[in-house]
Amino acid sequence: MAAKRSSTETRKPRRTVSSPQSAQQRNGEQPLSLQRIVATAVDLLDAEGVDGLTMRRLADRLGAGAMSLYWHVENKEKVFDLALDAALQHRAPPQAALALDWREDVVRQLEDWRVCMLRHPWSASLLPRRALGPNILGRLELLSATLSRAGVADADLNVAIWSLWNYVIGATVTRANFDRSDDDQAAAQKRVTGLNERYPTIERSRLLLDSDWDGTFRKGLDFLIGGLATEGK
Amino acid sequence: MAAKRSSTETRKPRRTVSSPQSAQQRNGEQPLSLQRIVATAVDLLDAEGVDGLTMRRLADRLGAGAMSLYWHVENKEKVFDLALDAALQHRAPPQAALALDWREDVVRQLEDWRVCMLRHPWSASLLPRRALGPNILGRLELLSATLSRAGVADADLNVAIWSLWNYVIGATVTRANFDRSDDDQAAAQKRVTGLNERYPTIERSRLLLDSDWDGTFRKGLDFLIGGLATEGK
DNA sequence: AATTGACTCGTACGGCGTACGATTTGATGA
DNA sequence: TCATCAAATCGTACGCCGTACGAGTCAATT
Repeated sequence: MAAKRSSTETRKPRRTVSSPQSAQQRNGEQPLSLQRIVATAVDLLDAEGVDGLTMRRLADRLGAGAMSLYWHVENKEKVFDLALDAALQHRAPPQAALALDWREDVVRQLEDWRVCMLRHPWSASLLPRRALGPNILGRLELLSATLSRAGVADADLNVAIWSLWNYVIGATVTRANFDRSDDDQAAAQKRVTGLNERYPTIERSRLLLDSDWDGTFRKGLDFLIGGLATEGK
Repeated sequence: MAAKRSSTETRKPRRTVSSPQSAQQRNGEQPLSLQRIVATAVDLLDAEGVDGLTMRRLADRLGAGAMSLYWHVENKEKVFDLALDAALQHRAPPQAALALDWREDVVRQLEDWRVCMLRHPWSASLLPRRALGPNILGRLELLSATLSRAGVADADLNVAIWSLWNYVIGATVTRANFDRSDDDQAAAQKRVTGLNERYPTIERSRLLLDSDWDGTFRKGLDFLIGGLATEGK
C-alpha cells in the first residue's frame, strides 16, 4: 500500500537518477511530475480559462489517467494555487540594476506585476481565493526592501505596501474583467446611455468607453506614490 | 407551450393582482419571483459561501423544484450577477447630506462600499468575473458626481475614478481573502519566518501579522486622495 | 526469488447544471 | 359552463465533474 493521503505533506516523487528512461516511455511521454503538471495547468488555463481546467482534461493533456494526478497533487484547489504562483514567477532575476529614483523602481516593479497577471488573465479571478505562494511573497519582499531602502519608516511601511498592493490588484482584476468579454463594457455603457438621466456624469465622462488602461494605471499609481512620498514630509 | 428561452429577455412573471392567495399555497409558500430568488441566493451565499450555492439547494430553500428557477432566471451565472449587485445596494438613499469637504464625502462613500462588500465576503471573490449591475453603476455615478462637483476637470475624472475604484476593489478583495481562512495568513507568515533569509523585510515589518485593516485602508485612501488633490494644483 | 515502495490508473459514486417535455393553474371568452 | 391558452412548476435524464478506493506495474533492494 502506498503512503497516500499523508495529511498536509505533499509527496515528492523520488525517481532514481540511474535510469534516465525508466518508466512509461510507451508513448514517448515524459513521466508525470509536479513541474509538468503545473506548467500544463497554466497552459490549459491560458487556453480555456478557469472553467476549462478540469482534472480529466489536464490529465489528457499530460497523456495520463485522471487519477494519476492525485499522486503528485492533493486536489484541484492545489493545482490552482500552484498555477497562480507559477504565473507570477519573475522571468529574470528581478531588479539587478536598482534605478535612479526609488519611485522609478516601484513603478517598474508594479508594472511588471500587472503585466505578468494580464498575460494570464485567469490569475486575476483566481487570486481572491488563493493563498500567497513564494513568488507572490518574493514580489512583496522586493517591494518592501525597495521602499525601506528609500527611507520609508518601518511604521509607515505596512500601509505603503498594502496601499500599493491594493492598487495593483484592483487595477488588474478590473482590467482583466473588462477584457474578458468586451460586451460587458458595451452592455454597461448601453445601460448607462439608455438611462442617461440616472447616470449623467458617467455618460458625460465616457468612463466606460475611453479606457486607456495603461495610462490610467500609470497616472493613478503616480498619484498614490506621490501621496506616500509627501506623507514622509 | 411556454415562451421559454426568449434569448436575452428575462421573463417577468405577471401574476394578476386580483387574487392575493392564488397559486401554490399548499405549504404556505409564497410564489417564486426574481426578488425572492435573489434574496434567498444572497442568504445562501452568506451562509455557505460561493461553493455552497447550487441551483438545487437554492430551490430547496425556496420550497421549489430545482428546474422552476429557470423560468425566472436564465442560468446560474445570472443568479451570481444579480446576487452581487443586490449585495451592493445602498441601504438608505445615499448621500442626502453632502458634507463639508468633498474628501470627506469620497472617503465616506468608499468606506460604505467596502463595508458593504465585507458584509458579504463572497462578493469580493465574485466580482472579478461579473458585469456591472445598476447598483455598482449607481455608486460609480455618485462618486463621479462628487468629484466633478468638487472641481475635478473632466479630463482627470476618469483617472481619479478608476484609481479610487482600483484601490477599493483591491483592498476589499485582499481583506476578504485573508479573513476567510486565517490559516492563510498564519501559513504564509510561517513560510516567511521559516525562510527568513529570503524574506527579511517582510518578517521585520510583520507585514502579514499586524494587520490593522481598517486603519490601513483609511490611511492609504488618504494618500491616494491627497495625490489626486495636489494633481489639480 | 521475494519483497517493497513509488507510481499509475480503471471503476464507481454522489453531486452538479440544465435540456426537455409533461403537468398544473388561473384567467378568458364563447 | 366549459374549452382554450399562457404562465408557471417540476420530474426525469444526460453528460460532466471531483475524487475515494483499490488493483496493477515496475525498478530497486534484500
